[in-house]
Amino acid sequence: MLRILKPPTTDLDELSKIQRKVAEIIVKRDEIRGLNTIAGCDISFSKKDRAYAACVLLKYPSLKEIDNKTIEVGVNFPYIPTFLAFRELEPMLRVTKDLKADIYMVDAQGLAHPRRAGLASHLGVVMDRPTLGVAKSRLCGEAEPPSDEKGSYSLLKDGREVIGAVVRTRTGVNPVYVSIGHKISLERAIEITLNTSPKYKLPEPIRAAHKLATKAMKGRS
DNA sequence: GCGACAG
DNA sequence: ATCTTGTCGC
Repeated sequence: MLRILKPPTTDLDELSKIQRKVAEIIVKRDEIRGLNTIAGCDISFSKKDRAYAACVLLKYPSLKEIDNKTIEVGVNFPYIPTFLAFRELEPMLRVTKDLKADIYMVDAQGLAHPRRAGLASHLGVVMDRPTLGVAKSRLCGEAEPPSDEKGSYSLLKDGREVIGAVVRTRTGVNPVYVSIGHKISLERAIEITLNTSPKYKLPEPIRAAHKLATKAMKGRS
């Protein structure tokens, strides 16, 4: 599994095989052991492949911040749609490692990926911890638009397979794309997404991590 | 061949 | 993701 961190190649066919292995390991059942804390992870990029990864630990369901961490890292792998994990997984693991949460929310897809192995799932499998993905836009799959009211959602499907949900976290605002990462059910992922979005489109864990990553980037450039 | 395409 | 000011709307 360390091959995910240090890919033996940059050949996309080989990396696809690694992702298929990750997909085989994903646990779609809810294995959360008491949900009292939730962490949000995000990364901001400045020039020259210099990145700032941030992780914020929040209490659940109060969403009060407990702790956070940011790191500066060099990134070599480029952004290639469907291969995001090979660019962002390592920084995310490093910033996430010291913050112990009952579940980690990632600003990316999880199961809702062509090979069923988005960044959120990679993180969960490598850490062997529950994760879910909440993305701002669609990577693959199709879904009916959910109704306008906050709380409504529709299933995201690839053919007949359900790979995630399109969730309205705020009335009248574009929905987010929710999918399981690891050791969680889609129903629970949707519930957590809604419970952590009291005011804005994006869930608080992701908003907090995004703000922190951006702040770290501006502060050191 | 053409369009789509997380961050 | 990042580059960037004002502006429309609740």
